[in-house]
Amino acid sequence: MKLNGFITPDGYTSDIAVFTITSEPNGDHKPPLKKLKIMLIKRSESDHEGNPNMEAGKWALPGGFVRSTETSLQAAEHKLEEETGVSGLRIKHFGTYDSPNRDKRGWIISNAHYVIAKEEALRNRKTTYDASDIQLFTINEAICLPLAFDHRQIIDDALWFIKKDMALTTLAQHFLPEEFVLSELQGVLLTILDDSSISTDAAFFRKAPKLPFIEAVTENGQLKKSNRYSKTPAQLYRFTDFQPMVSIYNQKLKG
Amino acid sequence: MKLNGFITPDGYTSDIAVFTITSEPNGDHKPPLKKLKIMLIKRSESDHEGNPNMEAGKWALPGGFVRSTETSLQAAEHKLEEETGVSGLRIKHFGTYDSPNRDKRGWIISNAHYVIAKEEALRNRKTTYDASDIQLFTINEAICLPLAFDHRQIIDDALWFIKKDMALTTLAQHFLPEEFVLSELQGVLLTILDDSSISTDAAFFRKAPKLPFIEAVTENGQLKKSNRYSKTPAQLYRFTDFQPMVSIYNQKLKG
DNA sequence: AAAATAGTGTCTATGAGACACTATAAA
DNA sequence: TTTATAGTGTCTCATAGACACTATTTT
Repeated sequence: MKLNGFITPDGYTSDIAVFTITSEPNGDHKPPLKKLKIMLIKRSESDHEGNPNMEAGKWALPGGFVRSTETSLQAAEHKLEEETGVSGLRIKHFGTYDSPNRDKRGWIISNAHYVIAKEEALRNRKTTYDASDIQLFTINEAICLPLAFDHRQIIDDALWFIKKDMALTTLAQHFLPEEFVLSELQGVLLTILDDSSISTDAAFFRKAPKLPFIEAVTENGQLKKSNRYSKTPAQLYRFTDFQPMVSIYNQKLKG
Repeated sequence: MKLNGFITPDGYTSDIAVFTITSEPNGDHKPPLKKLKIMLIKRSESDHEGNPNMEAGKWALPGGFVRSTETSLQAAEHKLEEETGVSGLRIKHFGTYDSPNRDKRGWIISNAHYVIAKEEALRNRKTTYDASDIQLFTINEAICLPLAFDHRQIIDDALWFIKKDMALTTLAQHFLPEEFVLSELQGVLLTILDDSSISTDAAFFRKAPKLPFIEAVTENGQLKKSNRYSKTPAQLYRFTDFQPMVSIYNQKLKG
């Protein structure tokens, strides 16, 4: 269809960068090792009609064409559910990729999203007709793989957004159980942020309980504790509804 | 064109929210009154071929269809140049609007951008065949106008992004001359941010010179001053290349 | 001299950062 | 008793915020 003499795009797609933080047990009464990972699919050799697939065999972000009855965000939601069985997560749009030559099939526009999934949610992931394999990779592994289209760029950008959001919003809560212990929060933050006030135990354990967006959990008027990662019972915390807002005009000054 | 059986969009457009801060003289040796404004166009009754225009007579963001040889960002750049004669500004993409029913003509996807223009750059703005009028409005004025399509929502979102960027990036420099006086910076910040550490003179004048991303201007080894807004000569400053990064895990704590 | 902007001096309270210390429970 | 995590005590230095004060120039 041409409107006002302008050529219309040949396709409108939605891609999703699915991140998770895996926890490897590190011995009893010790905090687990946490690593940021991204879920990628291996593109099938042929599609469900048997036609050879574009960029077959390469690894790619899950995603697909947007229907004309939905937004790209809605498409991202149901694609994610189709491909991983996961739903109900907060998907975030972070960019549009519309370079005319990014896809050899024509002028295909992609909206990129990211989402934080709990590790358990991805455990029962399944391949579909589009994907011959589906796996979690650390970021270092992912950028060494042969990636389809401009997905290398999209992953780079997604990482930048996730870092920004981890520093500026309460994004960390989506990587954590509802009630968590300070060392868990610290572990999540350190997979993405590099800051001495987080990595130094004394500083972090002193400051974190006073952050305006988390609160101690109580039960029957008692402070609720857990020793899931330590011999000493540790206080449980949860995020509050408070939305913090910071400003560069209110930060540390130069010497 | 249909690809893999999916319907393709009927149009791909690019809209631009053009912001400026106007300065009204407020008497000699006084800082001018500054106000945040947005530039809107009034949609013509008919297009350049004489056909009646959709949403005619309503106010709208400047923009238009993206060519198949360009990205929506490039489209935003040349649309802005066509409609205001302004080029070389840093345009920023902030959102995609692709709700199937946002435009009665069909499934038309819009990418939304914002840009900060200097007041002078918009002074020689001109109407085109698309626009019967083009004017600057304060935000309060703009949201009371009859606006085309979902542009009310886009303007709301743009405002939120500009506030965020003003607080978190050195965006303020695009509203200022290269060399500025502290009261000018304060005036710009106060059009968008509401913070006592900015509005309180003593606090702001003490802290601002030490911010890591601005530096005092010198000339022939002397501190360079200006009395454009005051009887007392005031120190001139400029932004440095430093990119500040703040974090909510490093902010003020609760009592 | 008066008025207006542009700062500075000084005080107090709070927080950051470093380092040593205590507390708790399992093995 | 040893060990590992989870904190706290205390010190020093830097900064935020408030308020009064000084400095510079025009009228």
